[in-house]
Amino acid sequence: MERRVRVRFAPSPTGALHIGGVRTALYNYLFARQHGGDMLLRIEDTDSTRFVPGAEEYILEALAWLGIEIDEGLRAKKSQIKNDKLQIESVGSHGPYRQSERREIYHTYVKQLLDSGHAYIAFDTPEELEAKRAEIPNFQYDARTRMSMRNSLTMSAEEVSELLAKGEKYVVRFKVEPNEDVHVHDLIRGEVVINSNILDDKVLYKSADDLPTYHLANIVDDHLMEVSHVIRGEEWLPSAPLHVLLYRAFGWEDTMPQFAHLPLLLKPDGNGKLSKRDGDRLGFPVFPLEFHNQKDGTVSSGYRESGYLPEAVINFLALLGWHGSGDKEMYTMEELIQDFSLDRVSKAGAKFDYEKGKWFNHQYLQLRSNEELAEMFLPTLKEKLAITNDQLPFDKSMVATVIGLTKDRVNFVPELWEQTNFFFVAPTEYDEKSLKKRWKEDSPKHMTELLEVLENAPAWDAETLDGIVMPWIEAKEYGVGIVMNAFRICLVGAARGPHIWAITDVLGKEETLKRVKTALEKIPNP
RNA sequence: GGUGCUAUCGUCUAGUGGCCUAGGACAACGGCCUCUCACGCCGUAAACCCCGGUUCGAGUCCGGGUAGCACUACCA
Repeated sequence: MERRVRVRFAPSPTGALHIGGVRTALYNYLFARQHGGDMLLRIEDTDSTRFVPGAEEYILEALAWLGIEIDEGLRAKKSQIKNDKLQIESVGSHGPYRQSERREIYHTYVKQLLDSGHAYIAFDTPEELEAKRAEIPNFQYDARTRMSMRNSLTMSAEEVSELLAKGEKYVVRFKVEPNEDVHVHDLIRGEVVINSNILDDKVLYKSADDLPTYHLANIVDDHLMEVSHVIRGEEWLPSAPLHVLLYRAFGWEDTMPQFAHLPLLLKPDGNGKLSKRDGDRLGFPVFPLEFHNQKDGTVSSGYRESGYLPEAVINFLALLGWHGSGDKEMYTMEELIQDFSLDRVSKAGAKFDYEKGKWFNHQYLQLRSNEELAEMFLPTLKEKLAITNDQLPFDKSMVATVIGLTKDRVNFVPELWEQTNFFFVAPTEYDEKSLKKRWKEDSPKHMTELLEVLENAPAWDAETLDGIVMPWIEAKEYGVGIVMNAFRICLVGAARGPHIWAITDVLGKEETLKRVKTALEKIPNP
């Protein structure tokens, strides 16, 4: 019988969600949707010392922004996403979905392992362990060494209960049987075999904070939550055999999830895992949303705030380590769900190709309507024009028009400002390079004459203006390039921008003439 | 150090023994378009890590090497 597909994304609330984590979440989501299964979100907060306030909200908001929907577990309340304070809701019958709220559950299973002899209690302090490691090179807490340590295997039952009664801090360790080849079937890599000798007696539970470690919690939760496939980063591959052993110790091997270990996202230059530092160093975000870390006071830039469209981020991320069945590169979420397949995921790590990310954003930007882009551009526009209230001195449709003329030359919404600023503010200075190349000796004369031609224009549409200016230039034998470029400099302040009649159209007659006059006064004769 | 994973243009990748004279995309470069800058379009350059083996035939399978990465915590 086919088992219902249930996958989980299980981040740790230790800071902003890394872009690699976003990709893991995406692949899980695509897999779940394709198979008509469930996408769960569980918070793995078993390390009380690394908890960062706001991280949980951040993760859920980021996924919501990207359109990665959660079916079960913790998620952002839909109606609340736009509000300042994000509301979290918990859905599903396998909760709670925060590991810190599942303590009693773990107690039961720790006890089960203890009773069945698969685990034991250890009293070695961190200091003692540290000393051991310093003393013995490559020290490992395992079958060879456990009998020389302070644990329930080496101490009498009385001694153990005495220490326990005294409230001595302890941990529960998994008792790994030596010299056994453990097979892990990975959906991406095939059969991986590791000998249990290299595994250590992993800490499963620590009494200090009454919490399990990742290894125990994730097995118990995945089992209880009926997870069918574990799709996670490659950094987990070395501990996968341990997880298999745990499923076996619990007697859950027949319902053990299938594993798929994803290749890592690598830094664009050099080698190694992509890190927060790389983003700072190379100037691109490695997080979906801007994050203000309340714990260390740092601020990390995000894709959203940098002007990225969620669909572009999704498409970009999807193709970093996965390839569709054809040469297609532009994928909607729906198409990704259709075409996704774990056996088309690459095995090798992928260097983070930020340039391609820009290209994707450019593509998706062109697909958005001018009105939509105008709305998104408003914050930048207000900031640049130093407008504090909602009184925009321009018509919104004018903003949309201007964007329509320039959007094909930008990758990001905020870049629109560099392309459109002269529509909103008359030039106060003139680009030197442009002047040198395009403002000739005769230019003042040309502009003065052009002024008169334009004054007398019977109408102000592109067709009319073109119809009178071009013949005039031809009759005077001035040269189209000479006149038009000088004219352009008057209006724009530089030799750039859209078609000149598109500019005059937006500016209007009065403003156009005014700008030419101003330029005539301000630009020194060459 | 140990264990594991991985290895095709600068980058992301296609390739599952003959369709490979190794395909696509980003970036680069050149041209076209044009009143400018862009966009766009067209084109150019650019790769099978090395050595063996299997086979009539290997980028593709096998072995060895090399390199990179990951893991090696009372972190996830």
